[in-house]
Parts: sequence; structure tokens; C-alpha cells
Amino acid sequence: MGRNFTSKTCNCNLTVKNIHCLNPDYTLDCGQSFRWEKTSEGHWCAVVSTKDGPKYCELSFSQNKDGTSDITFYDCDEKTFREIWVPYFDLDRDYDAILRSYQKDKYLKAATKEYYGIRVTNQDPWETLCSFIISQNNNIPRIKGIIERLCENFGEPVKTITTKEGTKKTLCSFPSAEKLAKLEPEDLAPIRAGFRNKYIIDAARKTASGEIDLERLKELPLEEAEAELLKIKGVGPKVAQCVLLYGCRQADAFPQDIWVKRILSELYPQGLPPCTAGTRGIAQQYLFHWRRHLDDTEKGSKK
DNA sequence: AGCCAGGACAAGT
DNA sequence: ACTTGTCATGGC
Repeated sequence: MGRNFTSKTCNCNLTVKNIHCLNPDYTLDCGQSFRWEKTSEGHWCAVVSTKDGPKYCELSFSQNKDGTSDITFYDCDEKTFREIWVPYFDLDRDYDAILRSYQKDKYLKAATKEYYGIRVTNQDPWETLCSFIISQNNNIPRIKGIIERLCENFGEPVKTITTKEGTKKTLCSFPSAEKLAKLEPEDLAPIRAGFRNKYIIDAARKTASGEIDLERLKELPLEEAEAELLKIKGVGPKVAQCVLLYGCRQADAFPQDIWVKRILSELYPQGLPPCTAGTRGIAQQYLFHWRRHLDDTEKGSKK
């Protein structure tokens, strides 16, 4: 089957001005998605799984004095922005109002001040499920490597870019559950995911067969949706909550990884404050990023 | 060199 | 119902 690398005629860019509370540098590098990277020009880019299939996205941004951002989407029309990137970046949600309600809590106040502009993205549920299965007992740089090899080995080439390091690289689509469902765990050896290989295959099979309907999880109450995900081998509470938060638009899902557990025991022994009710996942994202970088600055100051 | 990582599972209390 | 050892791999 031939692949069409010659791309379209129209090459128009779309700049959207005065977007509230969206800083791509934070949002695309805060441990919720693993495929965004910077090009040689300093633009963020990725192949994103969308309702219309894999889509290459490239963007750059500038900050205004009032804290809003102007974001340029390259080779993007208004319809694509409205139908794909508005939901992906959750731009219909009033983040300023949510963050305002967090200000009565001193730690959330600090976290949202330092990292204003983090948004929780709405990603493809299958890619999210697979990605967070890979994330277990693993570190972020290696998670990214495994997912990249998964796409290179079993996805389709979409776009060739020049990386930050100046080398060419072809970005590939995320392989479908149907495709992976036909494989055996040993077939995943090239991606070097270790013991997670069998989990990935089980998730692919249960998803492809319809035994688990990921789309339906968007409509279910959190507990029921989690119970569905727990049927998959290698999916426990933490991974399930990540899938619900980042892949199923459940803003109140609350993944507790090692960092969030540290935050809870150190700062919130009684649990998250009431002002986070309904958006605990968003609060979690700020606290996670904040706490994870706390250690970095301490190391830096120790010199 | 050794500890740890956006955990889950199985076996043991 | 809680605790502990194990699981592949490699980043730092």
C-alpha cells in the first residue's frame, strides 16, 4: 500500500490570541503526555491520535503581559482548531475560575502561581491507556523511549521533522489496539518494555474485542469506570485514574503516584482540600509538577 | 555502582 | 484487609 508523503496545497497557519491559562512548555512536559518534543526551530510538535486519525501538530507561542498566550498552529485551519485542538487543550473550560478557587489553599496557591498555564489535556483513550500501562514503575525519559519505539515499530510514518539536536526523524502514529491485539507479548521485544509487554497485549485485546469500551468510560461515574479498567491485567488504581483523567475527560479522577503520595503525607494528611472538589485531577497536575521540581531546585542550590 | 522510577500482582501474614 | 518480594529495563 502506497503512502502519500506529498502533502496538501494549503499551508496556512492559524494564530489564536489571548488564550487563558495555557503554557505549552508546562502543559506538554508535565508527565501527562509523552510524545511532544521540540523541533530545531523551538516549536512543539507531535503526532496526536484524534477522532480523525493521527494528526501532526506543530505550534509555537508567546506570552502576553496579562498572562494570556498567543498560540500559532502551523498548517492548521479554523475547523481543525475548533474540532480537534480546543477539546485537546480543554480550551472551553474556565481555568482561571478553577485556579481562583484554589487560592484559599496555600500550597495550591504556590503551585498555581509558579506553574500557571498547565492544562490537563484530553487525549485519545487507547493511547492514554497504553501509555500509562507503560509508565508503571518507570521513569519519564524511559517511558518516552518505549512509546517512541512502539510507534516506530508498529505505527505508520506520518511526518519527518528536524529535531532539536538537528537530526531528521520520522514521527509515527500510535498503533491501534486492533493491530497490537494480533501480536504476542514476545513480538513487543523491540520496544524493551520488559514485564509490561503482556499487559499491553491484554489491554489491546480487551479493547479491540469490545470487552472494554473506552468511549463509554467518559459517561460512567468514576468508580464504575475504574472498575472496567481494572479488568485489564497490569491496570491498577493509579493507571486507571490516569486513563480517566487524561483520556476520558474525567477532571475529578485523582491518580496517586509516588509523588502525589508524598504530597498527601507531607502536606495533606487529611486529603485534598474541599476547593478541589470536582477538579481534583487538575489540582493533582499542578501539585505533581510542583513537587517533582522541588527536588530539582534543592539539588541545584546545593551545588 | 547502586538506587529508583507517574505500579501491579501474587503470595504471605 | 494489610505487608512484602518480584517483576525488566535503564536514567541518573
